[in-house]
Order: sequence, then structure tokens, then C-alpha cells
Amino acid sequence: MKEPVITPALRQAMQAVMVQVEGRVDSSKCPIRDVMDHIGDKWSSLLMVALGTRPHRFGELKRAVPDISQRMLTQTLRDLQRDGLVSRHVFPTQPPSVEYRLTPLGESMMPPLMGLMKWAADHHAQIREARSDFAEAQAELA
Amino acid sequence: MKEPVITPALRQAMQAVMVQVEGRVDSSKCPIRDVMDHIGDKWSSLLMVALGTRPHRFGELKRAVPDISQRMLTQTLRDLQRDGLVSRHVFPTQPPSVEYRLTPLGESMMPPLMGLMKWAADHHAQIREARSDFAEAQAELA
DNA sequence: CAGCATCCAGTCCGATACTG
DNA sequence: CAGTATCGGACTGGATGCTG
Repeated sequence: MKEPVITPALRQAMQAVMVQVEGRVDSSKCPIRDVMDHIGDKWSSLLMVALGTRPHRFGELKRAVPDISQRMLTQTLRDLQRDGLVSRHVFPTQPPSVEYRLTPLGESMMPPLMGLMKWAADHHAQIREARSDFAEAQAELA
Repeated sequence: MKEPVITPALRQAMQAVMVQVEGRVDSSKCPIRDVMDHIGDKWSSLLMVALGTRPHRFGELKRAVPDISQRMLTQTLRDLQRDGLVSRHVFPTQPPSVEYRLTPLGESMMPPLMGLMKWAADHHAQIREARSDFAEAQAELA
């Protein structure tokens, strides 16, 4: 006996999302897309997780996410700050130091975000396998 | 009395993610980024939700997500199929009809994905407010 | 240390036209 | 109906050099 993965409540939630999507020609008017577009960019979610563990200074973040460029780090942090997910604190030391940390709003995002990341980690092997199967199937056609 | 949002277990999970990120100069070697990059693209998550409610045919999907172009619908579906999240079934009718549905792997992704979407819907107002506050603060500096 | 300004390559993605 | 093919613009994001 297996429980269905898609429960009635879950299906209802998905239908509610699709109602939001329909007719919102302007994507900025759709809450889902407005938020998901940001989560989707290359670095946001990674920086959120880094800051979720503890506050970081600019240089610490750069080391925590080794292959982010300075430009993208600056820009992504500004976007996160703009959306109220991250706060920026300047300490008047010499040389200056700046600390970034999650706001309460940002913290509230971590449980669902980590839920998705856990899924990613748990199913990564299956996805890789599916990809190689797919590549094989394609090769057979040739 | 408020429970902390970031529980010790959650913090530990985040630290585990960051360990995965560090040192993986090649992003395809990092499970988190490999999966998140796909979720992040403009249409994947939306199509997953649409298919989560029930199987859809190509044209139905196009109507369910009104402003996706045919090109992006085709391409995104192929990517989802490649990753084993969606399966494609051709019925030899005339004219041909093709049905897309979630695979079990795809279904397993829906609970965490919907968790994040629920967060987005619940906090969209707060984010919009943060943005207008930020814009005001910027305007004041000028 | 913590950024900003500039330049440039690659990619994303929409519009359009065409096919089995 | 369910795609494929091609073009071109917009945007993303990396590299580099400079500033307080």
C-alpha cells in the first residue's frame, strides 16, 4: 500500500496556482512568477542558504561561493536587499566592513527553500541516470 | 514566546549544502546547483505545476500558460523529459495528439516545490512593500 | 575591504514562417 | 494538432581595471 504523492490538498493548491497564472499576461502581476523569477536566478538561492547558516561579510560570501564573480555578488545582494530578504550593516571600521544577514522575511523563506534543496540532493542521482538514458535513446535513433 | 524559524536541524542542513557548494568549481558536479538551475528557468516550475494537476496535451499546456511561446514550450518539455520528470505519450490519432504527464520522479518533486510556491504567494505582499520602501529610500538620497 | 564602471561573449527567448 | 527552423534583440553574467 503506497500513499499517493499528490494528495487532494496538494492538487487543490496546484490548481490555485494555475488560476493565478491564467490571464496574468503581465508576469509581474502574478505572485508566483514574481517571486520564482528571483529564486531562479543563478545565485540568489545559494546566497540565501549561505546567509541562513550565519551572517557573512562581503568577502566571506565570496569565499563561500567560490565561482561567483564580484559583479554578480554585489548585484544579487542588492536585489535580495531590495526584496527585503537580506539586510546590510556597515561598520565604520578602517578598512570598512559590511555584514549581510537574513531579515525575518528572509528567514521565513528558508524552510520551504531547504525543502526543495533536500529534494534536489536526494534525487540528483535519479536525474543523472534519466539524462544518460535519454542520451542513449537519442543515440539509438541515429 | 516564538519558536525560532531557523532550527538547529535546518541550520545543519544549510551547512551541508554549503559544503557541497565549496570546491565544486564545476557547477554540474554540485547536485544542488545542477537541479536548481533547471527549476530556475523561466517556465519549468510553472509547467510542472500545470502537469501536477492532471496530464495535459501540448495545446492545453499552451492555453494553461498563456504567454509561453511555442518554442519555449517545446524546449522546456524536452528538458523536463530529459531529466525524467515528465513523460510523453503519442496517440496515433489523426491529427496526432500528444499527452504529457509527470513521472513518479516528477510527482515526488511537487510537495517541496509547492511549499516554495505557497511561501511565494503568502509573502508576495511583503516583498512588494519592501521594494517600494527601497525605492523610496533611494529617491531620498537624490 | 567592499565595492563601481566598462566592455564583451554567450545565452535566453520571442516572433515568424514552415512541416507531417 | 504538434511540432521544427531560423533570425534577431535583450538580457545575463564574466573579466578587468579603478576607487574610498
